[in-house]
Amino acid sequence: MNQTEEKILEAAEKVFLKHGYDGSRMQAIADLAGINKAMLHYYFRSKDLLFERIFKEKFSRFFPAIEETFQLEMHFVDKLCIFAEKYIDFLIQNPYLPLFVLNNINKNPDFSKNLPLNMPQLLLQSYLEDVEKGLCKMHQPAQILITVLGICAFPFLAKPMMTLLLGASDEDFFELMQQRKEEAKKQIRILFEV
Amino acid sequence: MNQTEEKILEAAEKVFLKHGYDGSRMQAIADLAGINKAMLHYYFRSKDLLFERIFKEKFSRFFPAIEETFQLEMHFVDKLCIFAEKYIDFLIQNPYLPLFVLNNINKNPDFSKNLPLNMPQLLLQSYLEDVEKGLCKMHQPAQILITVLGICAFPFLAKPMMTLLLGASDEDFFELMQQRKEEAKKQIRILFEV
DNA sequence: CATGAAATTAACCAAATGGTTAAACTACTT
DNA sequence: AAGTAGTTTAACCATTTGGTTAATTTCATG
Repeated sequence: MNQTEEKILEAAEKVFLKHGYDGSRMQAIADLAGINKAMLHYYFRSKDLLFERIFKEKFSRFFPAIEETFQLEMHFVDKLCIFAEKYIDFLIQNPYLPLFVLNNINKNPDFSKNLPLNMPQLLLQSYLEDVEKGLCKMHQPAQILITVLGICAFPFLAKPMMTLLLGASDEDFFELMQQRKEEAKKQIRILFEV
Repeated sequence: MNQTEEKILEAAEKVFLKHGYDGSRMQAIADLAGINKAMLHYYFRSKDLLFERIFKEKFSRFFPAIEETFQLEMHFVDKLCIFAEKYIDFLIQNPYLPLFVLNNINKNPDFSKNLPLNMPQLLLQSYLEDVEKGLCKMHQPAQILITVLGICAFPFLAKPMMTLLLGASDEDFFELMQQRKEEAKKQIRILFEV
């Protein structure tokens, strides 16, 4: 890919993730990329299209490589644990992502509706198999989904609030998230293992 | 309070909650309030001040009337359960609030830092009492806070995503949240009760 | 009714912002 | 060297937007 295009995408990602669509300025993206503002339009035509490009990529990453995990030969609860650990690790690298993605699904649900998404089926299927075999407690699948995603993603959505509430620094927070991986697995086992 | 002022505040609340600070237009607020745009400045001077007025009120409500609950004579876990039920009920009435508040803490942490906030102390105190008496499992207080708030608030932060993932309607979602109250209490007991 | 303060409006303003354009520069081909 | 297509830039444009102003309306009070 073109070097300029690459620089633009990097800059756009940073700016959009930090300030959201409405809070982002094309000039700010150009400045960060170290190029003329007209280049943005030359390569991506409009703010909307540039944003769409970034959002689609982020959206797809927010529902993480769950396929691999859920295709393993393994108990449902073990899959959940592996998922949780991987996912929290991923979010430690991408702490802004959840708030960014949720904001934009919220802002433009119709657009998001057309993006590919096969997470729930995989999870549901694995769950049903194990619940039949008596390996897993009965729950409403929707509640499982909410609970597991919440255990992993909520701390990152609430990061600024948590540092506020706890008087914690950024380092403290990331330390807490390292510990959260064990906490998450423990909670998942307690809640769902039979 | 002045009737016009009231109308402005109502309109501003709706617009800001839905579109955020950057996405909101003073003209949109004036239109919704059915008044001239200049009135907004007459009563509130600037967009910043009007927003601040709304945000402060919402911020204070996001950390809900926890004082009353936590001053009851009761086991820690029972307090958590009562809190969860009350809080989810409150969020059912105010589903947009969590995303709004978190966004703006994130955007302007320094401002939020100066707002009053005594939730963690109350919770911590009650927790320590019970853990000493052996009535409650050992946990890191920060993890308890994250977990309990997440159980309650995450579904609302993720509302648009959840309706997307589950193919659910708004009614379906609110039905799910009604059930969430029981689910939350069950989870809290399993996780924290000894 | 007259008066003066408060409330309200239409018109206006300056800055910011997404986007365009025409010229200039670069690099490759013949 | 000349031509050409792609790339980059400075200057510009139209619209939007937060905010102001001066004039008008409302309304309670003497």
